[in-house]
Amino acid sequence: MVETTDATRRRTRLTRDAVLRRAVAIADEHGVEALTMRRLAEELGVEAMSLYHHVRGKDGILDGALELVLDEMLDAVSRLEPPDLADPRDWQPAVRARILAARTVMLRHRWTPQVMEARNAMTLSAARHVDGIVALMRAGGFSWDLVHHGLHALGSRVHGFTQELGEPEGGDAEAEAVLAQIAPHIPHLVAMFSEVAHDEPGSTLGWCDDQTEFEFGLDLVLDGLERLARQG
Amino acid sequence: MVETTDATRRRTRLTRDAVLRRAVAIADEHGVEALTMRRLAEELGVEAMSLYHHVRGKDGILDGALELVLDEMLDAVSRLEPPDLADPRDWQPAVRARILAARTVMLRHRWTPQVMEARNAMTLSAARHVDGIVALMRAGGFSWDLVHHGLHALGSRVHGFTQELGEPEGGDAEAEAVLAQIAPHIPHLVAMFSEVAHDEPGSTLGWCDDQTEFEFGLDLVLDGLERLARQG
DNA sequence: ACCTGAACACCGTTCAAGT
DNA sequence: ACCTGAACACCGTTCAAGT
Repeated sequence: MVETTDATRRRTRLTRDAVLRRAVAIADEHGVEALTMRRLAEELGVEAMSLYHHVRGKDGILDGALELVLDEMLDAVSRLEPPDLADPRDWQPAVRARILAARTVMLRHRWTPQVMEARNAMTLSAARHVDGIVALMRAGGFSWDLVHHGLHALGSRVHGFTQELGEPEGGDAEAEAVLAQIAPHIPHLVAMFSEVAHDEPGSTLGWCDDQTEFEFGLDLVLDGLERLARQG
Repeated sequence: MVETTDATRRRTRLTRDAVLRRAVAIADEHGVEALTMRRLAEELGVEAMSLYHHVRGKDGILDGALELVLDEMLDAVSRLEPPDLADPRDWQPAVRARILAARTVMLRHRWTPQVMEARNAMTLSAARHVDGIVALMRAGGFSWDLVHHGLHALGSRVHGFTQELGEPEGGDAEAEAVLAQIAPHIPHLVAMFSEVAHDEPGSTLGWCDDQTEFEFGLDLVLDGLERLARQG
């Protein structure tokens, strides 16, 4: 207990794992842009240059932090109870459950999409997560070709997120003014926004990627794949 | 002609548009990470601080460069010949054509996904592009609710790109070694890769988002939406 | 082997000064 | 009004030096 405070941290020897865990914590709380070598070192009660003995620079830290999240993701998915797969169609709810489980982890580390896009990290955990989905698709009667296309169609959705459109954020006065100015040029969008109350409480991610919409898009893809698997 | 060379550029007064065009050119050729205030200024034959008179800092340059690309995108989409829309189903090929047109522009500026994710820029051109798609969906008999869900399901695809999974890149010796090491743990993925020759010549984007796969995913979503529009 | 201080080469940006 | 030089506060990283 006393061991974990900043002041006493210096006593315990620095380890790669401790460095990466701190990195994840900083990114979780303050965003990746706040994750600098100097700050990370300071929070660990050490000089910035000491980090280089445990990690290969800033890139190593980003990769390592991402790896930790992906490990957590695989772990969460692995805890799901194994599906029956009696019927060929059972692949679909099973894949759905895995992806939604992955998403819950992602939501605890919202910086991961940014980092995953920047560095296309291929970690063991990520590969095993995808491998499990491939296995389920095969059990569902997918051809290898359909499995391949299916993974591409899912894209980053397998990791629980989607690249969303930038929509005007509510509350910001300046953004409101900009919207009012361009409104005459986008009548259909304005009509849509006035019809659907978009500021639902279920919104979970900053860029308007809320749970409902994520599941809608996910199911659209899964349903389409199921249809193709049966017909081909 | 002589006017446009670097040496003589100093004579013509610097304009916001000239700054932004140079910024796009640098990002196109060398990536956004190469787009620094000092380099941009140097290429324009000016000091870095002069840029601040035409643009509000680095953020203003990124926003402005993105705006230029989105203008180009709207322009390309606008040049498509207007669809018939005699049959309710005609919305689908029309939307498809617009999205693929947007994609051709995106492919000329491959840094846009990165930048669009980082700063959720809502420009007039982007909004008008989406507005046109909304109009087509409505002509196709979509409820406002389905339009809304549909936009979310498409996500960044409306702008011609998708967040893809990081797949092992061929050629890299180190990456090959890593793959060989984890292969025993991902038997289904390995089987898939051995079945589908993935290194097709049609690959257009770095992160394995090639034209064929983009269109597969796009059509899966569009077909699913069409089905929902008819039944509801 | 592990940690450190000083330094280097870069950033974006501020500010007072030029014309 | 537009442009500039010097400076500031930050980066990630190298390197020689400590223990």
